[in-house]
Amino acid sequence: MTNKLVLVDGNSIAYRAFFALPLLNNDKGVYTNAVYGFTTMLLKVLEDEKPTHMLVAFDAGKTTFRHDTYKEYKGTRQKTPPELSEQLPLMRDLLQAFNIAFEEVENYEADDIIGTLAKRAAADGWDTKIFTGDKDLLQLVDKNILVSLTRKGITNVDTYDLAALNEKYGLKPAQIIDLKGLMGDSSDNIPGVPGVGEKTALKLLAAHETVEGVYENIEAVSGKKMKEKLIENEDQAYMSKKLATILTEVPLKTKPEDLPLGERNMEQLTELFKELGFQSLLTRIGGEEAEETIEMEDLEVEKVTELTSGMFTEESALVIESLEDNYHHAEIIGGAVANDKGVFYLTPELIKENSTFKEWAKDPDKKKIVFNAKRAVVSLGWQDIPLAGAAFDVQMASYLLDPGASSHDMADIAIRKNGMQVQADEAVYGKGKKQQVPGEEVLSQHLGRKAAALLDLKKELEKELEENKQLELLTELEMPLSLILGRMEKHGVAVDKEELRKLGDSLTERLNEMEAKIHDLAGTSFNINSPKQLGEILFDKLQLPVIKKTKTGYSTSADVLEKLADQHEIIQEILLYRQLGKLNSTYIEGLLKAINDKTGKIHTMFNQALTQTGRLSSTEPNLQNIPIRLEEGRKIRHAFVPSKDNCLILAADYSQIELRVLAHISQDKTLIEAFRHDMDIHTKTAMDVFEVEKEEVTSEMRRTAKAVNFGIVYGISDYGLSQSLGINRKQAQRFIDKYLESYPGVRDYMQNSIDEARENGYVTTMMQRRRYLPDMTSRNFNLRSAAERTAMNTPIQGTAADIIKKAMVDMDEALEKSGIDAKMLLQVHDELIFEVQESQVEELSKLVIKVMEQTLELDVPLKVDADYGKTWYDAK
DNA sequence: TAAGTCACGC
DNA sequence: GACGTACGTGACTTAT
Repeated sequence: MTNKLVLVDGNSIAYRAFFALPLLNNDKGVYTNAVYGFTTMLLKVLEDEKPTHMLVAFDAGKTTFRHDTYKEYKGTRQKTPPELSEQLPLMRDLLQAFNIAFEEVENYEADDIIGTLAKRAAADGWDTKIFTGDKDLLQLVDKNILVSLTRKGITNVDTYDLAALNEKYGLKPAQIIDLKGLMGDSSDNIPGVPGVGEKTALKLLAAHETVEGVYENIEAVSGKKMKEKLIENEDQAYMSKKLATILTEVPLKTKPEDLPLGERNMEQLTELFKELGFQSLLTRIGGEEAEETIEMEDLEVEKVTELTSGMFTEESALVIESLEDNYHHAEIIGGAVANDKGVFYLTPELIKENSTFKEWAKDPDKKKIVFNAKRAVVSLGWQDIPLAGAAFDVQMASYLLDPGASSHDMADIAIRKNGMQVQADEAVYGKGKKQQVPGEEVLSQHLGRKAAALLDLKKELEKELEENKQLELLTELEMPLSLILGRMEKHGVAVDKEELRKLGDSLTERLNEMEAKIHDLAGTSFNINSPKQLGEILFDKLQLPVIKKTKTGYSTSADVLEKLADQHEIIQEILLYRQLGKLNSTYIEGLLKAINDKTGKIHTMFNQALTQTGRLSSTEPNLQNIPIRLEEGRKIRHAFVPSKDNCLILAADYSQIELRVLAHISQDKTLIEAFRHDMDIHTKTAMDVFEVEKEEVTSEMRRTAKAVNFGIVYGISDYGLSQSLGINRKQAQRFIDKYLESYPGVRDYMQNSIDEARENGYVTTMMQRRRYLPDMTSRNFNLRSAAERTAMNTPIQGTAADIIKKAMVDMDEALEKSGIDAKMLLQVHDELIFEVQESQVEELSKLVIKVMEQTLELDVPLKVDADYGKTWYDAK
């Protein structure tokens, strides 16, 4: 077997990791982001490459032999941030524990060590692979030397061999130094020839091979200016080339065969990982299975067979356990109650049949502390066991305190909040196919612990909510809403199966015809749904121009295909095929599969503790993304029908709720006036941005204004806006600037949001929903910019979410009082869907509009449109 | 089983 | 000058 040597440019990777990752630190305040990134990269390399030999090279001191040639070498480079330099020793500790060799040599850079060893290994016929973030190293590429450059993040790399290098730059490895000689390198302060950039340099090298070649043929260089520049800077070009040249003859004692990859020192490694707080990596390196299960002493859990009312006090924690994700058909495997009388395990039989338990469960005055109230209520509901008095939902509390927390699992919350420790469900039940119910001993212990932990956590989380002024958000909004959502889910939405099948049949027929036509146009049969195969057909076989690549190959996304539409007849067909295929598989087949056998209806699950903005999400199936934009898809809505005879579907939606919220929060005079006069907001924006009168607004202007408003509402970047409008980034930025000039109140609001986020670390909505933005202080421009846009956007989107949630709570009560025979079925972010007796539809319509519009008073009116019909399609 | 790509909604 | 760009869910393919 050939030996395989992996060489890593330690400093380069550390830099990359440091800037790519947020500034993490461990519990002792030591920064760990660079070490973390470096470690994940090492693990990936070890796993993917399985090297026999390995070395990580580091730069030594400040000066190297290159400084003898050019004092200013690396002169412009900023001092290594102390947050990074303090991590470098940790990386050495880590390498020691991994038993991977590392080396630094006075006067030389890591590059030179790598170059020397790579050449030596190659001479012995070894395979070598180099990992770095520095393109300079490409000069080392050879028959058996590959160079992997980090792409995005740290674990993603592009690997170059001779062919790849030629494809990308049209250069041989040795020409990389000529390239640098001509174009220079600002990061190393290598001057090159002023006025020559990558494009020019590549052109020159294509014609004349090397720097020397360029000067030998200097008369052949076109352009007077260019020729002058070259002649003027000849010495500098040669010097730059020399600076960029990696030395492959460093006087090293180390030979490749001295670098065998040793055995990991697991003890050292786990200790180090623990110290650094790399929990996730601990599991990844294995050997720590036993340690992963938290050491816990046994908790006293009573396995009761008879229940007495004395076991149930005024306030108890209640756990109702089921394994299936989908609680609409989940089997209850057990439960537990914890209070000052003790901790009691409940068998499924007790839960379902014991009258003492059921009496207590349905008594709203007996307060229950629960984890995911909706799940407990609905899964019990399907067994006809009413549950009331769910007063405090620990999961919801955790979500409201920090929606961005890494997870809202019981075990994780318990760790975060220092409550009684609980095993992870996955550790107890297993996952995937291996999931199973454990014996009663284990189960009662696990559930008992959960219940006991709930008591702990409630106290802690309630205190934190109080401090954040978020207790009302929990008790008055989210908790009542969770019960309403639970009822909506359990009630379900009726669908017309025949209608779905009919739509499906016609789609299938069309898809078959289209498939044949596409194969015919392509001249061969292939899987249209495979981006890989499709890419090969379009870009290799049909030779269409490549617009964009993904990391696995050609991009075939809709925006790419649209650009190719006039090049080949096949493109339109593919786009339509995709669209119809999506309808068929996701919506027709997906919805048919989601129909509940017993009820014949669809029961979605709203996740109320997931999104970062406070919106709901919907799963199994997702009923918040039923097509509407294109008529073909909109037809799906024909299948959503009332569940009783003589009923209608009514849909009520907020008009421009986010922009109205923006007007209110920002107090922008123009925007407020516009909404008070109920103007068409996109036309108004067009008037302001293009500085024209209403009559002069063209449909194109309105379309642009609409996209700008869309961008403001969703917090997209200049890039995002440029993509949606098909313009360049500069133009997009101009629109944004013009918008902010027109609405100075909005501009101030945006700035204030950013300031607030930077100061507090979080932003809030009108109802005290929070979102933490740790990246506000990131040195990484992208992360920071994204955080800034989020700071501007989340109060708007989040407040809109608050408002509709409150409207749902109000509406539930209003419906109850009104005596109207109607049911709330769905919420789709800014709209509510009902089914209602035909005779009462007008009454409901008036009520819904009133309740939704008046749920919260802003400085601009909230506007609601309502419509109804025999199906969801007709309620438009 | 996980990752990547694509497409639907607001 | 590069970076990689609103929030979600689900279907499908492909590699492991």
